[in-house]
Amino acid sequence: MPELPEVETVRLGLQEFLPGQAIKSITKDWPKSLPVSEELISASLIGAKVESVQRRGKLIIMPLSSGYSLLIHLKMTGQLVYRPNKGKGFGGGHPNDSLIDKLPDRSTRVIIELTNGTLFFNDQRKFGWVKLEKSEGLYENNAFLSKLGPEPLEDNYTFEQFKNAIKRRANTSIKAAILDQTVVAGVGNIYADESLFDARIHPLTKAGDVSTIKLKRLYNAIREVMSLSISLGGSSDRNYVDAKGNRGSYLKFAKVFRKEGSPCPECGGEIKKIRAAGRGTHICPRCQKIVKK
DNA sequence: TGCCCCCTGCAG
DNA sequence: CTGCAGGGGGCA
Repeated sequence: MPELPEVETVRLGLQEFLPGQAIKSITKDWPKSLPVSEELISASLIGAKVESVQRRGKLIIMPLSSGYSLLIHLKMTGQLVYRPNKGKGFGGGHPNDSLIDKLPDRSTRVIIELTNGTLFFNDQRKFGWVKLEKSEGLYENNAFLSKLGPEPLEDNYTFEQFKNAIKRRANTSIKAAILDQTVVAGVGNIYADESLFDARIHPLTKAGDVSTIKLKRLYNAIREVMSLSISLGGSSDRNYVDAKGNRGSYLKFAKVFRKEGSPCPECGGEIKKIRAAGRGTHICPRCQKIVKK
């Protein structure tokens, strides 16, 4: 799915348009994408105003005036695309009209009609979801949110926090450790591979065997790679688009992800694809070696 | 701490 | 046709 940089890009787009708008109607094209009862939808969703658009890890959170919050997880192929009504345009933005005008399409699962436009939740593989939960105590009560690790891009996120969380997962591979959302929130397969390459760590290295120096490089790399990606609108491997229907361009700058067979930008060796943490994993075998303590 | 699974679609 | 895909929950 969309990882932190993609979800943040979506959030930034929605934040421009949604706050202050009321929800007029909801259409479910695939019931499991919105596992919320009709009673709760009528009572706490219809007529409620969107107060803001937040993000925590890979989750979009929209507090509503009803005291409930919309939670949206895009998983692997989710999209949240906003189409303004006629005369309520994007202003200075550059919407991808060719995509937006075709909505809803065969991947549209939930349609949220708002005062000035329509929000489409598209999800080809149907893994994503839209949920509705009480805003009060949300971060403690929600099973997913309460377990999430720290936000890696927050100013107060320290190397000590990262190191201690990795220590808890000392027996897994370093890649599995950084993909674990309780260690750090928002890292997915693309940014795991890119960060591990930047830090010159082999993904199958046991987390507990990674030296403090290398861990520090990894901590920095995670932050740098994801910040860069946000500035480029995220990664569009296949499905991902932002709230205006536009693709991100980070993958043009990726060094190893989906680059198997290409030369390593560092040493010129051939980038290989292996399996780590159950995921396709991209490495430069010359730059990234498994070390043992 | 790995697997299977939730799905659809695309490349090989 | 088989295998694989930005995720993560549930199950040994």
